[in-house]
Order: sequence, then C-alpha cells, then structure tokens
Amino acid sequence: MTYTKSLVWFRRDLRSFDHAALYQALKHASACYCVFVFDHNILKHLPKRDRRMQFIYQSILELRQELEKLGGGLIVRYGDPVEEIPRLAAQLEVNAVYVNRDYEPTAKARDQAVSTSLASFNCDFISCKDQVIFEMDEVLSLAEKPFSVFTPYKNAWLKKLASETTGEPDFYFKAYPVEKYAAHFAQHTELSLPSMAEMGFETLSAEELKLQGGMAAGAELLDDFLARIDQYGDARDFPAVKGPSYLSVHLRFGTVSIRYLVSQAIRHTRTANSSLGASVWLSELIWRDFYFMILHHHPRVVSQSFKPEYDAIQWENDAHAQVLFQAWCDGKTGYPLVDAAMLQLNQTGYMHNRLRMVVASFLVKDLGIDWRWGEAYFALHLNDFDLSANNGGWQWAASTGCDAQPYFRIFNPITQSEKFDSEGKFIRRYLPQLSGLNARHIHAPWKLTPIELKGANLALGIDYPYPIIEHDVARKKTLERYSVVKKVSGE
DNA sequence: TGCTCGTTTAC
DNA sequence: TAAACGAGC
Repeated sequence: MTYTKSLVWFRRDLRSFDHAALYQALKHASACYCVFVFDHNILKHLPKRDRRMQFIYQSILELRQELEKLGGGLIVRYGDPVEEIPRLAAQLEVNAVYVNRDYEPTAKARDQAVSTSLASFNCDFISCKDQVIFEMDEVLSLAEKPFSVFTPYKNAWLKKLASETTGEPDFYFKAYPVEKYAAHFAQHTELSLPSMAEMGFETLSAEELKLQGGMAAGAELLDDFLARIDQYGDARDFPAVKGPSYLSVHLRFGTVSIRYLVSQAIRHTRTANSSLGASVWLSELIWRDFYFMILHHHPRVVSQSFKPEYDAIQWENDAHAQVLFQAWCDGKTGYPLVDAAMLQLNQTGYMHNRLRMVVASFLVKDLGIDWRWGEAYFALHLNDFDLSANNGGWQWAASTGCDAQPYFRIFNPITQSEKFDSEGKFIRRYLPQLSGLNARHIHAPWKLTPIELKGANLALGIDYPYPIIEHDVARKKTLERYSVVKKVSGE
C-alpha cells in the first residue's frame, strides 16, 4: 500500500466504472475519498440557463449515488479548485490527489498550480491517462516526432493498438476494474451539495434540455448506436437520418468510457460482415485522440493558426461583417441548410457533423469572417464543446490547421444541401416556413419565380430572408483573400 | 470529407 | 446535348 489516504478529483470523467484515476487511487490507498468542484472560474462565463451545466449536475447526482453504492461517496464543492483541492486534501489529511489528465493549456496550468500547492505539505499529485487511448508522445512517426497529418497518425495508432508486445491483445483498451478495490473507499460523511440556484443557474425543463446526463443515459445511447453501427458509414453524412452515435457530449464529460467505446468498435469490425461502419466510427474516435495530441504539442493553436502563414489573411471585421456574423448566428443567412443547422444548434445545443463543416465553410469562405469568431460561438453553444476538437475542426474548415482541407476547397452551400439533404427533410424540420417548397426548390428559394413563391405560400424577405451573400462572388473573393498565403510563404 | 469550367465523349 | 473527365484553384 503506497498511501494511507488518497483523494480522487473528478473533472471531465464523471463515471464510477472503468476510471483510471479512481482505480489507481483505490488500489494504492486504504482510504479513498472522492471530490468534484464546480469551478467558479469556468461557470461564471456560462449563461444562467445552460444545458451543459445541467448535464453536469445530473451526472454528478448519479455519480454520487453510484459511488455510494460502491461503499464510497462524493464531496461536492463550489469555488476555485486551486484553493478548494489543497484545502480539502489538507483537511482530510490525504497523502495523494489523483486526477485524470487534461490536455488544455488552462487545465494544465490549473493542475500545475494545484500540484505545487499540494507539494507544500507533502501531498502527491498523480495524473493518469484516461480520456484517450494514446496521448502526448505515445504515437510517434518513425523519426520519433509527433504527427501533424491524420492518416499516417491513424495508421500508427492502429498499429500500436494491435501490437502484442504487451502480451495482451486488448491491453490498451481494457477496463480499469474499479469494483476490485471497492473495499478501499473511505467513509464519506459530507452529504451537502450546492444547488443549481445557489450557483446562479436556472433549471431547464426536460423539454428544453433535450438531453440526459449521466452514465445510464450514456450507456443507453451506446446500446442504441451499436445496433445500427454497421450503417454508420453510409448514414452519418445525412442530417435528417439517425446516423451518428450522439455520444459526443458523453465523451466530453466522461459519462462513457473511451476504452469501452473502442473495444466495441473493434469488436464490430470483426463481425461476419466486417462492419465498415464500425471502422469509420473508430476513425472518428482516433480523430479525437489526434486533436488532443495536437493541442498538447501546439497549445498556441488556441489563438493562432496551426500554419502561421495563414495568420496573414485579412478577415472581414467591419460593421457589415458584424451584421453578417449575427445573421449566421441567428440562422438568417438565406441559405436554408446553413440556417437550419444554426437553428439546430441554437435550439438543441447539438449540430450534425456534416453541418458543422457546412456552416464553418460558409462563415469563413462565404462571409470571409475569422474562424475564431465561429469557434467561439460553437464553444458557447455546443453541449459537446471540447477545445481540442472544436479548434481542430474550425482550423480544418478554414484551411489554417494541420492536415486541413486546401484553401481552394470551398463548399457550395447549395450543392451540399442537394447532396446531403436532397429531400429537404432536415431543412423543413427547422424552417417550417419553407415546407411548401418541393425537394428541387427548397435549397435555394430565391431562385424561384414570383408565381412559384406564391404557390409555395412564401414571401421572401418576410417569412424567410433573401441570401445575405452571393456564393459565386464570395468564392472568388475568398480565393483572392487566401492568395496572401502564397505570397507570405514565398511560393 | 470540393467546386468550377472548359473540353471530350456518347448518344 | 448532357453526362463524364481533367485541370486548376
């Protein structure tokens, strides 16, 4: 036994099973406490009505219950963890604080501060790999350098996963059996829990929230998805279809385990019909590891382009750009697929992946607005917002990122609409005023004749806006805007 | 995980 | 005359 007492600090890993830090803490100490801190530094930036806050709150209630069932408990605090954690550690007289590692620059700085503070009274700070399969320098190129292109990274990732040098084929995704050391939980006596209201938040109705926090909800979504995983590859690009796993928010807050997800993906790639869907989905999980790795090695991407020469681009930022940006935020661009997508985000906190690409391309390459504006808007509104993947996605769309699409690849919002929502089914879901338009006309209503518009009972400019920009013109302007990149890099 | 435009090809 | 192709952005 390494320690007499330990403390597990939960952050974005809100589950009581297959949990690296919890397992290690229980294994190495005879009395293990658990704590979660509602971080005032983060919460103060959130709106009073916030789906994520409620998701976390639901998850905390369930986590506490499950830890109690195992014989432990959960202390819950509200404040600044840099003060709260050392204070609690001192009060409980623990010898070590265990956490699962975080890769965001601000989280790293926070953890460093906590670690330093704990060291002042000889309390260890131990961080574990938990939220990814491979992290930091675990997957390197032959030259032993971190990858910056996805495909070779993915190949090396898969090779490492399959390598049997460890002697166990499932070594990298086997579960941490927390229950094995459940006898090592400390008796928790503190039962108080700050309420949502005490922390300055209103509680949304189930109708408004449209999602359910916690491990049970995550497990239910996973079961539902695994039954249709074979179709994932074909279905995932069509926003009107139930193709995605919808697990991103649960991955964000750790109410599902990445190791279990990967084990299921692998299992399904080995079924009789050797599911293509499962391998496509596995790729998406690898993208997640990839962007965590990129952020760890290149923390400057939080404010700068991964490719520095792209910071020479002049984005639109005058008063008119502000108006265009607001129209984009509000789903009033006049391009139905873009608007329906933004309404989906605003009304549910979720946006289909294909649409994230479409609206990002539209903001950056049609409206000529800095990708960071869009990144910030997504950060505020997406339930599954994760700095690494959100930044990676935006930089991909803006062509400024590692392994991004080339700058001359510009989505045509009408073509995307015709390809991926050909019937207009998704558009009608969020823009009922367009429901009178048929599948051929719904993608670009301004192209209709006045008679056709009347027939569809649609008054453009009243029921639905005229397009705020002309794509053909915008496209040419964007190619020109990006031409400074070539000049800067001296091509 | 593009789009556009000029050209070729098949009817 | 429209689908298919290929180059270049």
